[in-house]
Amino acid sequence: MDRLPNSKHFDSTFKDLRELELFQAMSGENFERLMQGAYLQTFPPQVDLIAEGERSDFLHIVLAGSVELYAQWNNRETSMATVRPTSTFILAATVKDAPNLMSARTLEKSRIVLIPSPDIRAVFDLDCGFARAVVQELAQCYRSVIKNTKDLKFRTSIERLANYLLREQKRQNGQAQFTLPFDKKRLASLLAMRPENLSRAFRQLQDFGVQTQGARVEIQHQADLEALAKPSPLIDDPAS
Amino acid sequence: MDRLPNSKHFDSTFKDLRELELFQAMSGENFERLMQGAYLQTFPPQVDLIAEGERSDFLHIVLAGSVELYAQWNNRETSMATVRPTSTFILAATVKDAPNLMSARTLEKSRIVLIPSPDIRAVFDLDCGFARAVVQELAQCYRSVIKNTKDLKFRTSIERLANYLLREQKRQNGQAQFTLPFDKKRLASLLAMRPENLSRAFRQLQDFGVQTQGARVEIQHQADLEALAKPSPLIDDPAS
DNA sequence: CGCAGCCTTGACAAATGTCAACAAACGTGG
DNA sequence: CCACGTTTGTTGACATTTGTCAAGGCTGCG
Repeated sequence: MDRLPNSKHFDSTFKDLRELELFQAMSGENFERLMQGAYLQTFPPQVDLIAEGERSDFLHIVLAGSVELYAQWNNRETSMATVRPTSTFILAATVKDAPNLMSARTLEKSRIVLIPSPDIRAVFDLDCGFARAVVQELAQCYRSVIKNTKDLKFRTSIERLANYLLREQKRQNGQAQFTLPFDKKRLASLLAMRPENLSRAFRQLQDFGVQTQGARVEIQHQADLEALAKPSPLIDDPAS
Repeated sequence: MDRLPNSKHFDSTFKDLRELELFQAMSGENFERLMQGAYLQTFPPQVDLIAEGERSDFLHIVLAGSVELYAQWNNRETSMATVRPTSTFILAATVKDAPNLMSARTLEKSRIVLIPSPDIRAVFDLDCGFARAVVQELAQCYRSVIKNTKDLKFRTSIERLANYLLREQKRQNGQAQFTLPFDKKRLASLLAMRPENLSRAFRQLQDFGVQTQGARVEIQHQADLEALAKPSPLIDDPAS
């Protein structure tokens, strides 16, 4: 269990957590209880946190950094999603006490809170406010995955890339220039492409006013890119 | 509102509903309240129940028959899932009071209960047992969609078909012979294929001991098909 | 009947995957 | 700081998969 933390002191992160939607409606008493069993730890990049198929011993909450959810089958691996502060992962597996459907690893140095799954389930049975908050969180996750499925089934790889760029641009305050948050290799996997195809797709997007060098992206002709991407709120709006 | 029902009498279906996991932990009083505003109606096949982008006025529960969830983008349509008795759809949109991400239509003659979304949200705020049950239901839905995403990203169309056949065989008691529950056109859409490709895929599967005529399927060499499909519990187990 | 929709088949086009080679970027240890 | 090896990214050539279009057969139904 070397991935278990040694520091149990929370200080200010305590408050950050308390302000999470997931914990806001919860009674102070129950929050205390969760925090008592919880661990806070900082992980270096590329650390495996959980593995597909394992039971989930802890609910994970990303406070800083970022975490990749990925899956494997038949000697292949695919990136499923990126988790950023401040949100949880493997919540569904935790509340169902079922095996994880995905693995998780840190992408960058990350601060992560681990709350023992039995504690979550216990408080979940006691605290209605918490139960309701879990519903909101799960509904959000569900809808995200549905949108992702529509992206996959409707769009070609170039369209997926174009829409990804538009979403990422929006997520980073909407400037014409921004930088990709991770490797192109990982991006390719996230978009269900091979790295080779991603390269070629970026090249094709030059005709639509997208310039790249390294991780730096510039959208020079917003309208052209949007005409290609045809983004839809029912697929691309993160909020929904 | 011509899709609104005229019969509000429930008789025995009342009990069926009460036995649903979603309603079991709920207080009798709150269950009554939900039922008072609820409608029960039988729809013919091919009736549109809800449309993508609309607000969800009702939580829907399929008591008999079957319902297709589908989505549209850019003049294309894709089948997302099939809902069978006894379960709900658009639960996530209902609890979030958000637009539906999918449309729904009956595949066969279907008996469906409609419960006004505001009632659901009101009782959800009152009844902890219900809130917890909603969590379980949503967690289940979430995990299903994740599995579907893995199916899409990892597998070729023939592998998807092979695994679909194995799952469908299991769902219908596991005999070597069974019948497809709907058109091949719809099946193609569900599996992210064109009808033409589905035809060809079925033909290729003959080499692996799959015989078809019309909707009738016979798996003659189970082992061969499984060797091709390489099913995984983390993708193909409906329970999980 | 005869029409309409579904299914199948063939020929072809487009998209995507694979393999190989090489260049660029990165990290590590000297 | 450099040299080195490893990884990532790019490019080209090619194979495979998937999509598209057109035609024809089959089936169910008025």
